[in-house]
Amino acid sequence: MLSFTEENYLKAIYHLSSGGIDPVLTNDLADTMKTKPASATDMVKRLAAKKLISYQKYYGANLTAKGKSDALIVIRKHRLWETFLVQKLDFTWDEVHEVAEQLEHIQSKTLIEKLDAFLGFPKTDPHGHPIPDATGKIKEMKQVNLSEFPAKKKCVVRAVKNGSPSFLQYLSKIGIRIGVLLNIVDKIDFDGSLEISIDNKKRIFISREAAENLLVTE
Amino acid sequence: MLSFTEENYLKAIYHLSSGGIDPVLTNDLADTMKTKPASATDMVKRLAAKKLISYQKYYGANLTAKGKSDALIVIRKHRLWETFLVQKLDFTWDEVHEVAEQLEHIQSKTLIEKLDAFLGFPKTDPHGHPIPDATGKIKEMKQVNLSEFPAKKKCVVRAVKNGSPSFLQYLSKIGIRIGVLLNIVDKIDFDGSLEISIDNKKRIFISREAAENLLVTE
DNA sequence: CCATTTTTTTAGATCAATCTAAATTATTAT
DNA sequence: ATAATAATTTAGATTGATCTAAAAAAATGG
Repeated sequence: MLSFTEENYLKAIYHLSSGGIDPVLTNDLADTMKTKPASATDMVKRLAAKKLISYQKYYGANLTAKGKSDALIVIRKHRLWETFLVQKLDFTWDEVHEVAEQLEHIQSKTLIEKLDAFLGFPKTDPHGHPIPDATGKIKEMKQVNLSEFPAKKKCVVRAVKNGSPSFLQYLSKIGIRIGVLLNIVDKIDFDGSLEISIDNKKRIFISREAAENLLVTE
Repeated sequence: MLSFTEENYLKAIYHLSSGGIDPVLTNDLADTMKTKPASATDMVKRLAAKKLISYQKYYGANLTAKGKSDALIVIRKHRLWETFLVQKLDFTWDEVHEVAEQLEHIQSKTLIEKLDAFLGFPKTDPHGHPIPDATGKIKEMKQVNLSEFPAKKKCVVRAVKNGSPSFLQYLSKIGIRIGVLLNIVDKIDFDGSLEISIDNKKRIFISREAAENLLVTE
């Protein structure tokens, strides 16, 4: 059984490796874990000893198949709990992350399968992220950054990339939610900002940075 | 903020002291915490340093007002989660304890208040135990052991004292649930066992030990 | 291409939570 | 009342997760 900390590191490695592809560097890992490089080195050694990652000094860490599915099961729990908090307890999408960070470590297969059923087997969480299945497999969705989407063409917001409370609160304020219809009216060359219409109504300017954190499909 | 372990010790002290009344002995504490007396001694020192208990060497530990309300808030969370598991996720009453032992340590006032509301502000948990309020106050119910209840007089099962899975499964098997009507038909002097009727229908013998773990009112 | 900078690892310390073994205090039974 | 027994505490070690400081390896830029 994995400790809290081991689960958190695994999750961080999963995200930093873009889903288990790229090697993850010690300092980046230390950064996301808000700890020191020395501590990250210790932990990658532990995880390597448990065969959850392969690790070469000075080169980086890669998830093994087991490590990846373990990480995805933690992510499954996180996303199911977020869904619960929003759908059942009336949390807003900017309030759920911290609590889900705790709930994701509860150890009980039964619990999570019953929770999944109670929620009606949701496919995505409140931020539009896909929920992995019980065996640790995930269906990635082919979505594109709004910043790369062509102008004058309808698209639907499917997910947010950055889930920070400040970004989510900003989106709520301007009326952007999952499922909303967008249309790029104009692209501003100067700074990459976009003039968009929301639900064919309101027109607004958003920064390049905001656009890069919105994932859309046709 | 208290650690997991500190919260668990506080809870154990609360229960062992019968709600904060009697002093709790180190060995008893070690027993319920499934640890060694030396570890219990360490912990009571820690809790005393935090003014959650008063503690005298060789004599025992007593909860302070703060310690008692902290303990009751953990118990509140435990009982609300148990209620959630049974009412919403279709757990049976013998399955919930272990998971609630984990869930009770989630740190979020908002979460627990929203959960309380979602459940409709329940007064008791699935085992009939009263749920303390958000400030750490509890309403004790005046209930009596079935073994002390007079014969040939209707009573209602209000709670179970011992919540072990094996006892709870046994009760389910014979049809005893919270709210069920009992009547003592005969008391067997030899071993203190009782012949009872359940819901004015089925007649059955139960042991003295079982009767001592059923709490009833008129 | 080598000197400087950056990144990563190693070594050694600390803290919470645990343990075992030994010492101390309290209880009990003759 | 005191010897034996039981309960409790102290002392010292261990483990996981962290840290700082120093050493080592890799990357970079004249």
